[in-house]
Amino acid sequence: MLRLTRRSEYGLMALAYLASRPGEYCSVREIVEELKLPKRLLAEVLKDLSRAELLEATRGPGGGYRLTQPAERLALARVVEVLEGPVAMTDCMAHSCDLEASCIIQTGIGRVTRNIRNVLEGMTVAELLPAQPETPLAV
Amino acid sequence: MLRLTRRSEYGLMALAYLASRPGEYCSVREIVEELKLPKRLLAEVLKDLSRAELLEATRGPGGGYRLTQPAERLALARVVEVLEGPVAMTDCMAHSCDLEASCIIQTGIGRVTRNIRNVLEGMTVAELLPAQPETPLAV
DNA sequence: TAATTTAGCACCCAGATGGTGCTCTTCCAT
DNA sequence: ATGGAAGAGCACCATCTGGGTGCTAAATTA
Repeated sequence: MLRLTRRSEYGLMALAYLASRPGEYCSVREIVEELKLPKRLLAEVLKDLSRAELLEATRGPGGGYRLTQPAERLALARVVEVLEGPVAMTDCMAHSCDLEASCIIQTGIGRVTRNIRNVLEGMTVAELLPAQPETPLAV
Repeated sequence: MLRLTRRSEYGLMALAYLASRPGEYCSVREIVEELKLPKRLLAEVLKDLSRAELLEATRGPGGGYRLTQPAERLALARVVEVLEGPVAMTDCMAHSCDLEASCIIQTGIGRVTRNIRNVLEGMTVAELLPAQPETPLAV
């Protein structure tokens, strides 16, 4: 429906939060309380992000998640791909099409898809945070 | 899931088809046979498009649908809006948000949404068709 | 060893989406 | 005027995905 799933939405929120505390390990509990999101679900999402190595996790007291790389280098496209698969306007663009022959808009949709993907690749998690010039003095 | 619905997909295909026969009334049956799409569903979609006045319909023998305006002036965004509601990355962007307070990526998502919308507003149905320089000599 | 925190698995529910059947109405052509 | 063609409306169903939860295991630190 041309919408991000909640997984992506929550994931982006959490990543943005983590971006605002560079270096620190933040527990799911903390993030959830801060952002008011459903705990189990966010946990699920963070796990996926960590499996994809966008985050790293530490267990035990004082543990939690943190970014594996500066938010300025983390493209939104990457996040969405991890959380909901390839960025594409239609399934045929993501995998393959059984209508190829009769599909007259194949190339056109291809172009749209590419443009959308560019938008998502051109923006980073760092840019999600409200005005905050280049992270003045952080890690 | 950041995908067009099939309704949009089929709708765009049909519009592109109609764009390739400017002026002519094409019946649902004809379109369906040509593009190999599910009849009832496509009919449903075309009805919606005609209700939104992107198409005009004529009944009876020789009837069918045709574009109400040149395809060069019909933005993809318009079609998607008719078929699946406002173009927005999240529901909060389309309507309103109950997390506003704790949502730290509001402005950021707003920017993404605007960019995506621009992509869809910048492309027309005419551009969906494969290379075809400005419709040489048609209506 | 106890407490904290992530990881893995299995499951449920609701709503959106894709798809179909049937009947009614409109309208053209003869 | 009349019959057939074609769109419109309505009601319905099946399936899939997505949101959300519970419980237990494994890891880590104090």
